[in-house]
Amino acid sequence: MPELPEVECVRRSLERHVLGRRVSSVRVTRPDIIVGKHTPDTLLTGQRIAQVIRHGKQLALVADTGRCVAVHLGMSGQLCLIQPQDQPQANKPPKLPPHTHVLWRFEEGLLMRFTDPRRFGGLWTFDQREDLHSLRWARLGPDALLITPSDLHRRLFKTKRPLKAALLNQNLVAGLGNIYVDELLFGIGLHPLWLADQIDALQAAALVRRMRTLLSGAISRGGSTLRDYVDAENKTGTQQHRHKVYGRSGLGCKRRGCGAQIVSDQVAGRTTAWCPRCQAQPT
DNA sequence: CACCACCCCTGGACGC
DNA sequence: TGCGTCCAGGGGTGGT
Repeated sequence: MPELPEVECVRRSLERHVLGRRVSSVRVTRPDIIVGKHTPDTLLTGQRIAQVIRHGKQLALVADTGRCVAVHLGMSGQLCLIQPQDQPQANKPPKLPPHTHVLWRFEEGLLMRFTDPRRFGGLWTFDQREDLHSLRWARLGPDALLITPSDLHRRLFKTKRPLKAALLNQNLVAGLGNIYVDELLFGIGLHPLWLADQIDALQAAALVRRMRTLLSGAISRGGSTLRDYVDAENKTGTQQHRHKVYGRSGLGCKRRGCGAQIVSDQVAGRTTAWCPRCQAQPT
């Protein structure tokens, strides 16, 4: 379940190996996970990787030609590298995990695979970088690490939905998923059922502060590995050990001196966990 | 436009 | 052991 921190860890680990590298060939075994033209060209064959960028939970490989491939990992997607020394023999692909839909080969034998069992993720191809922004990323809200307090406040004020639902909406702010929204709301002591338009400027500022420390801390710990998340170098994260409410329903609140039982319920169609004592109920 | 229910899909957990 | 059932989750779509 990659959210912003996990996607950023994938981006960084990918960048370390593919930046400046030329794609020598691409093999597609499941064309239906690709949106847009998919030819060797649009999948960057013969082109060098100029940038690996991220907005919210989405990644994109930008080639020196300006073409780009946006990658959305969805629930179970992985973008993983396979080093030449880990391949049984050159020019012969090693044993690939099931549900590997696309395989890129770089010069000097490095491989990159896109694997996604549940297929909630996918790839989008664009002829130019501007198209990625105008056709796909433009509708996303500001990145959760970059949004300003006043912008968040303005955006929350425009909706009457529960805070939980508003923060999950990628068009409002991009990058938060179920885990980090629950952790964020615990962190600032607000119940998920507060209505977004009741959040004042001070609370919006607290949200932004907490969002930044939570997400950047999670990035520095390699993200949260719950089931199968790993970065492009196959490394797991450790942030899951720090979760205070997510996945802790029925357990004691970790805040010093609290110990109340964490509760959970459906909010905005998502399982939502919170501490009934630490998180102020809406009035 | 805003919001909501519903659907997509698979593997893991759990019950019998 | 093996089978069935339920559930998780992001986001797109179509209905209200």
